[in-house]
Amino acid sequence: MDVEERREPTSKRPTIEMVASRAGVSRQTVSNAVNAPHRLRPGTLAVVRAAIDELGYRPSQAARSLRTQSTRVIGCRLLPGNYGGTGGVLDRLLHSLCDTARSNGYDLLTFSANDDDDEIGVYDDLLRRNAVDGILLTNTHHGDARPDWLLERGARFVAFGRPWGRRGVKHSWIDVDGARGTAEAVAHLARLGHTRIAFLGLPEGNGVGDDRLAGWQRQTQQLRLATKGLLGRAEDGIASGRALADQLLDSARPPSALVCVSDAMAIGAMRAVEDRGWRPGHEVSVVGFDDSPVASVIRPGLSSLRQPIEAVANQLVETLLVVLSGRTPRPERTLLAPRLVVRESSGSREIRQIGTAAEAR
Amino acid sequence: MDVEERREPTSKRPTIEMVASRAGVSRQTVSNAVNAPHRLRPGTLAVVRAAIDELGYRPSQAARSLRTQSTRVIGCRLLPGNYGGTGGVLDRLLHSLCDTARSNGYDLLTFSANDDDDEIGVYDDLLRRNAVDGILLTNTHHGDARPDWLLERGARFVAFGRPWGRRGVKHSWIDVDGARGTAEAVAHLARLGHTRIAFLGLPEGNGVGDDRLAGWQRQTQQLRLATKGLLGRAEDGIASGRALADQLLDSARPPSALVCVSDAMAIGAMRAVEDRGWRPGHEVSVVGFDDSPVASVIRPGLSSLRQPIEAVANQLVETLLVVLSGRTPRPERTLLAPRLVVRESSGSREIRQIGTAAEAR
DNA sequence: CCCAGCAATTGGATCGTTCATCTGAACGTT
DNA sequence: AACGTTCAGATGAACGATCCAATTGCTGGG
Repeated sequence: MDVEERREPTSKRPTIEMVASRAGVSRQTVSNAVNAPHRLRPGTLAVVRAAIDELGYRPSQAARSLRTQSTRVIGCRLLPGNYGGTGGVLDRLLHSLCDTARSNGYDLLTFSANDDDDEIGVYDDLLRRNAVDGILLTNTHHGDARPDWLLERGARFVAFGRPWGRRGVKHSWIDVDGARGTAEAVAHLARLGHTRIAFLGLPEGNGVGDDRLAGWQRQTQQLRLATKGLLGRAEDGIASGRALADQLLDSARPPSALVCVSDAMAIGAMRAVEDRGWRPGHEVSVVGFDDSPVASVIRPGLSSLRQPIEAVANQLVETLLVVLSGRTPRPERTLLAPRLVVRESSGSREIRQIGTAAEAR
Repeated sequence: MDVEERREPTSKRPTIEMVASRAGVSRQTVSNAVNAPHRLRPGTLAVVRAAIDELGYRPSQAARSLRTQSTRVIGCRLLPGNYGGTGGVLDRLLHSLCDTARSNGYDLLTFSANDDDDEIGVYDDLLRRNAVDGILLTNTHHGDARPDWLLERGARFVAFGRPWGRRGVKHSWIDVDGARGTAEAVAHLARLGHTRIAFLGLPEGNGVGDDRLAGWQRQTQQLRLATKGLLGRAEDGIASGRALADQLLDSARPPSALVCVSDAMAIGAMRAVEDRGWRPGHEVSVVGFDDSPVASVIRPGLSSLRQPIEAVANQLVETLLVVLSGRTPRPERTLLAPRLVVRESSGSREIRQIGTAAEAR
């Protein structure tokens, strides 16, 4: 049986015709064996399948695409990594996307772009060339031009991220419930005994930032905790986090815990705490968002809200497949919950009133 | 002129035939206008191009692939991110690959795999379906089955990483000169006054590890520095780095500087230093490898060897294009130099003989 | 024995492009 | 004027699959 594995050196890729003649049937029967096995009698199916295996036949993607007008390829922009700060989320996403796509018979085509206009340019190219069936949109934001452009063009897509500030949205999206995450962080800190829990957020108008802020507001209100003078806003980054935390900790009635809109902010906040000779998780607790790789590497470890990226990826692909199938009754909206990963920066320990302690010096 | 941008709702993607009839020429002339403009008279070329622009025509990828038997797609495995530790290198690579590929008219198809066998399975699929023209291989290692498999199959590929432990290699590769990097690190530390410079490496047999080790050996020898008892080996990771550093620092004649095979190791080493109440960059200097995002975020900042990933990506794609063009005289080998990024973990400062200091206690 | 009815199978047309080949005109040479 | 050469452009034939309508084979009823 050592002939089976040996392929004739002269022969190129096997075509459907070669399989057909080997199995003693017609092209179409082979095609059916691959695409609609139920149409064949069990006997013929077995024969055809044997021929397929012997020749190692796989339908040519190009021929198939040309005929069916579908490529079985999904396009996805590679976000410009904010690796200076946190990073890591998009890698997990990409991995999971590949897995889910592949197990559904799709390939993932990635590309990078410098900004949204650039990205639209790539979409234009991909769609015109019929190089992808659908698109996964990431990093939606206020005033995002991309969804409208795609809709107008009649492109099939699903977004990771809500259509911030829009009504009557016509496309499906999946997102992580940031508010729920920060609310959980507040609850966690409150259970540890904190009563003055601050929030380090982004400038107003940032969808993600406002969402995460809302969770803090909601939960502090529900627990009847103070919020006045406990909100700071700035652009994302370690430096901003440090500056905001400095400001809050220097105030008359400083917080004893800081919930941060991102890990970068949180790392900055931890530095501000350390600058005062305090230890995050003792005198002041800090919680970040995204559970980036850095969070588990720095010392003390940073408690952070981990997005269920694998689930997001599954949902994205599966929803896109529904959209691609054409029969979408109406846009689907999915919100998934993040999970708090507790580390030393907010570990349980005796609480110390830093405000009074500072005064006591 | 508002007609120009309006596309008839009934019309599908424009085909070459539509462009041809609009321009009053034949299919082939349009094809030539796109693929071999020099064959057309300037006048006709202008007319055809006008028609192309008006209709927004782009050749169908599928039809083109079917006819030319080439997809203009490059496949690349998404490495299982070791994000727990360092990560980040592959993201930069991926971004650059996308950019370079796209500017050369190619698309990048990514996929993930659990292990090499799995990866070969995907290659098999992609090649059988004719879904990619070529492949970029990453993370080569000793006893790697993938290159041979690809060669036997006649697939076109280029590797990022040397074919460790092989002779008479038949494929092109690009790699970063790890030895040169660690040699530079040793030279850097020696300039700062260090005389006992240790190396934290990987178990023997790991290509990357042995390469980086070789640079340390070479440079210490050239500078006539001690090496005896200054080499530690273990699996990669923060814990190993810490353990190895502990061992070295506890020895009778401890090193005052640690060159590490990876940032994860280096971070572990920094912890060992801190555990002793010392500060990395003062009592003991530490240098890592890869300049992962973490290196710039932790405090003190970790000096690290940064791989020229963008250049690697360019080289990879360009070399693959040469391979794809078919006229490859012989395999190309390219070694690029890493660059030392100096941060506080090895900043210039007064040297203190930690050996004698310890004895003096 | 014949034929309707149904399922299994077949062959031609087609997707949109490029390749190979051909036509005809322009041009220069003898 | 006859000839060969070059060049712009046109035509038919692929590439390898699937769609569609037609055909074959089989079963069972009259």
